[in-house]
Amino acid sequence: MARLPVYLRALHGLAEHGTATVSSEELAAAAGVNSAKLRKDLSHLGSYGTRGVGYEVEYLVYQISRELGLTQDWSVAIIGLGNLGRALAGYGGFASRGFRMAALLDAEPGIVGELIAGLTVEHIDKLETVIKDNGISIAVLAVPATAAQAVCDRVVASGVTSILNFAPVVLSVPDGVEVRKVDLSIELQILAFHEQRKAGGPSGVEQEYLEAVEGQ
Amino acid sequence: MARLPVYLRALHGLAEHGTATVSSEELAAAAGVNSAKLRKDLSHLGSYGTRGVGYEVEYLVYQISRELGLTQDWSVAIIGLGNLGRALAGYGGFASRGFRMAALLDAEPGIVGELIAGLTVEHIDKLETVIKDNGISIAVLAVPATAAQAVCDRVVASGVTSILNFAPVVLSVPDGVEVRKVDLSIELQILAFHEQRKAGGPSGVEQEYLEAVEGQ
DNA sequence: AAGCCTTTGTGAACGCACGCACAAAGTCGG
DNA sequence: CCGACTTTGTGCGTGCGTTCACAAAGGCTT
Ligand SMILES: NC(=O)c1ccc[n+]([C@@H]2O[C@H](COP(=O)([O-])OP(=O)(O)OC[C@H]3O[C@@H](n4cnc5c(N)ncnc54)[C@H](O)[C@@H]3O)[C@@H](O)[C@H]2O)c1
Ligand SMILES: NC(=O)c1ccc[n+]([C@@H]2O[C@H](COP(=O)([O-])OP(=O)(O)OC[C@H]3O[C@@H](n4cnc5c(N)ncnc54)[C@H](O)[C@@H]3O)[C@@H](O)[C@H]2O)c1
Repeated sequence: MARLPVYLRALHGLAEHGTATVSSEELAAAAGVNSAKLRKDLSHLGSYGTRGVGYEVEYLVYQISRELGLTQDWSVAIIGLGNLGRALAGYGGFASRGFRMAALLDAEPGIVGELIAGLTVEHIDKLETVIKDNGISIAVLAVPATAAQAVCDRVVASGVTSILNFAPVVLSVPDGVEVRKVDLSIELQILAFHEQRKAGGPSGVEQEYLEAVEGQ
Repeated sequence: MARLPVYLRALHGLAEHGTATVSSEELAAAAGVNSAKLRKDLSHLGSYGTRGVGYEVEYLVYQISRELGLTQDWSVAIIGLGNLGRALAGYGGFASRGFRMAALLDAEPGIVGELIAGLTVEHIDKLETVIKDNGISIAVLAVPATAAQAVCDRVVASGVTSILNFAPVVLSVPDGVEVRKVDLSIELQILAFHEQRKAGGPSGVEQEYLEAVEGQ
């Protein structure tokens, strides 16, 4: 379930605070969800709570980590070291959650060979070798939209089955390959939508369109 | 609806390709959704299709843009000009979708005054003034997790009702304020979860926990 | 002009996730 | 040792979003 990472984050916060045990009500508040939903989610991993007391923080952290596959480290490759790729490569928050930035790849001659966050940028031509040699299982795509599908195809052909895509395109992949996309423009557009709603919503449908067309 | 931006993106692609008219089947494929869902979504904006033909691309682009509030420009402030904030500030894809980066704010003396993407970074102390003077309606938070809630509170107090948050914390805001969050660690964790599933899933529950505890 | 063909718009069934509410279970104080 | 209190785990009703399937509608061909 997609909420487990949120619970995990909340639990880490509690653990640092020295809390040993937590009720579903408290944890739900920290994670921003309904307490019944939280309990139901946790019950799917087995029954780790004590009635009348709550959940033991440390044990729950371990159970969720195990469920998410965070008891092992994952090797990640970043492809495309432009604005975004660099920001990701330099971010320390991944390593602390068990994600090791294992390889950086780009096509631009001026970028290949550069040292970023302690790693040398490799040429995209070496994709297959780099993935195999470093045991990469997750690829992060931070390349332009026009290159994304082609790069994706190569990554998949190299055996990677998990992709995090930042390019604003719908990637098509074979069954068994998991793609998650982060599209910041879409996030802003959704905010704009709500912002407009508050301001009264769209009005004068036909008029506005005609005016807009005439204005060209 | 959160899918409209995806449709819009697909339509822009078709328009650039010179396509004048598109069927729900084609557009659904381009957007990666079911065609019945697409038609139902579009029917909520009114009936803009022609039976036997499909939808006129240009008209549909206008209708969706209007629904999303993209017929007007929105002014955005980026708060926190570290790794991520810089990447966002330097990204050209926002301006082309009607989002104007209107102000950059940071607390670090070394960063305030710096020129990034044609804008001078202002001090966070001027938050209220900057927001009012530039007509900011959307704030992007790219500050450390520890500072996020405090900055959020100030932003909300300044009248902003739409926030895009990159910090890995659950922000609490008053009713009427829209928060969208982007947490890249969570995306990776979800990928890891599926990756692990493919590899056979978690096994040996008690044993693993005991081993892990003993190993400390 | 008429019939055929394509495609929309939507009624209805289905499934799923959410949340209420409560019984079972366990703790803690006396 | 017992009773009261707390909190979990879950059965169940509800509401929403998705999908199928089809009738209505419009264009196109002959
Ligand atoms: N920067 C942002 O804040 C932001 C925001 C939203 C979306 N995005 C999206 O993220 C992606 C990257 O954005 P960016 O700003 O870093 O772009 P960028 O142009 O700065 O960087 C792209 C990098 O990809 C490399 N590249 C191009 N083709 C390649 C190929 N075939 N193989 C390997 N590498 C290749 C380029 O050399 C460049 O270094 C884009 O798709 C963009 O639309 C970025
Ligand atoms: N960089 C990434 O790829 C990445 C990935 C996932 C999540 N994040 C999250 O995004 C946020 C920013 O990440 P980053 O890598 O850019 O961090 P960073 O440390 O590079 O930048 C943070 C910036 O915020 C500024 N800042 C600190 N306190 C402030 C305050 N009170 N008011 C205004 N500005 C303040 C700092 O001066 C700094 O410039 C963090 O919460 C991080 O967890 C980043």
